[in-house]
Amino acid sequence: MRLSTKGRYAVTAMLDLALNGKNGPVTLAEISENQGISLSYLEQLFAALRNKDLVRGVRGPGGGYYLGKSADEISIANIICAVDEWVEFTRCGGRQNCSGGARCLTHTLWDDLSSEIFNFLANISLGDLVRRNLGKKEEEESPLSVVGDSNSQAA
Amino acid sequence: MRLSTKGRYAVTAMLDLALNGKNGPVTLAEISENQGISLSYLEQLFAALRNKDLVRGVRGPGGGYYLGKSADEISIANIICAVDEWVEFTRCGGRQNCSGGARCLTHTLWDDLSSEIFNFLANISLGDLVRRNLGKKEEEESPLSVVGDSNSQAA
DNA sequence: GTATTACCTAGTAATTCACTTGGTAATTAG
DNA sequence: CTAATTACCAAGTGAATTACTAGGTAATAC
Repeated sequence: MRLSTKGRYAVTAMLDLALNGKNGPVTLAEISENQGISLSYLEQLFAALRNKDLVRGVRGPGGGYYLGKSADEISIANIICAVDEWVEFTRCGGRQNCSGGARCLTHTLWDDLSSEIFNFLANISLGDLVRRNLGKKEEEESPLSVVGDSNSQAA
Repeated sequence: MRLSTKGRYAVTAMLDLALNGKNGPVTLAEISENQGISLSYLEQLFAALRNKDLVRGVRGPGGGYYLGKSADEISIANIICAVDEWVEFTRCGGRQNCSGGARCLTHTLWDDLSSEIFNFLANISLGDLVRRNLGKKEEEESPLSVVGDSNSQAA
């Protein structure tokens, strides 16, 4: 597993899309403005996200991006793997050169941990994140503010 | 949260230490040999680990490293934070320049997710990892064989 | 004293990060 | 049809990070 600032940018952008894309596509220019990420970097990230069918682009005026599936079907692990390329952690290169003992054991331990982290992130969806936070907001403060309504919560 | 190959090296080395350090200190030369990590890179990692009291060095012949506390008191998050410096993810720089709406909301969402990942890793100790794997080994195969083949999951 | 170990500093090639520049292709509005 | 708008694409870049090498010093055991 790999979790870098690049993954954070991708998750942040996807969150923005999930929040603002409910009625119509969202342009990268908007996300760039909202989140303070350069447009061209977003283009690169979204190329990767598109390859994994996590987003769908529409060209021309009025175009932009939709989520490729429902927010509940997109896990955080999906997003991070799409942009971070999931470098397969050495795992002894097929057990050939692995000196038999301590090395392979720690590799196994690491692999186990690694898949636990992956499963953890695979069980959190974009939809979860959004709902969880909106719920919290409504508990903590007045339900009217900022996000309760159907349309643009960009404020 | 940040989870890079550097963190993996650190966790791997700490696992090696936990496994082999039960009777006497372990030298970095041994870990370097066992895990295929360069000696000098290990020195750098262990400098960071030592700063956080996760390991304790003993100089001179017969010296090496001990765990700084019991394996149960050392979490994976501790290790990763020690070497990866935990870059506090922008979080709007105190909410000044954060344009009030969507940006701050996604930052909050990310921060929540980030602390969830942290808590997850904070709840796994070195001791957990070792015990879990040894237990599994004993179930799956004969307790004698040091390290076998078996599982290759993790994707 | 000498060997062994931790401990420290500086440098480095390769890679990654986040971005800039400068395009092309599809679609809509006029 | 033309012009504007958007996605899409490719190449390059400075800065940072990675994993390592080289060359030390300091403490300790024998």
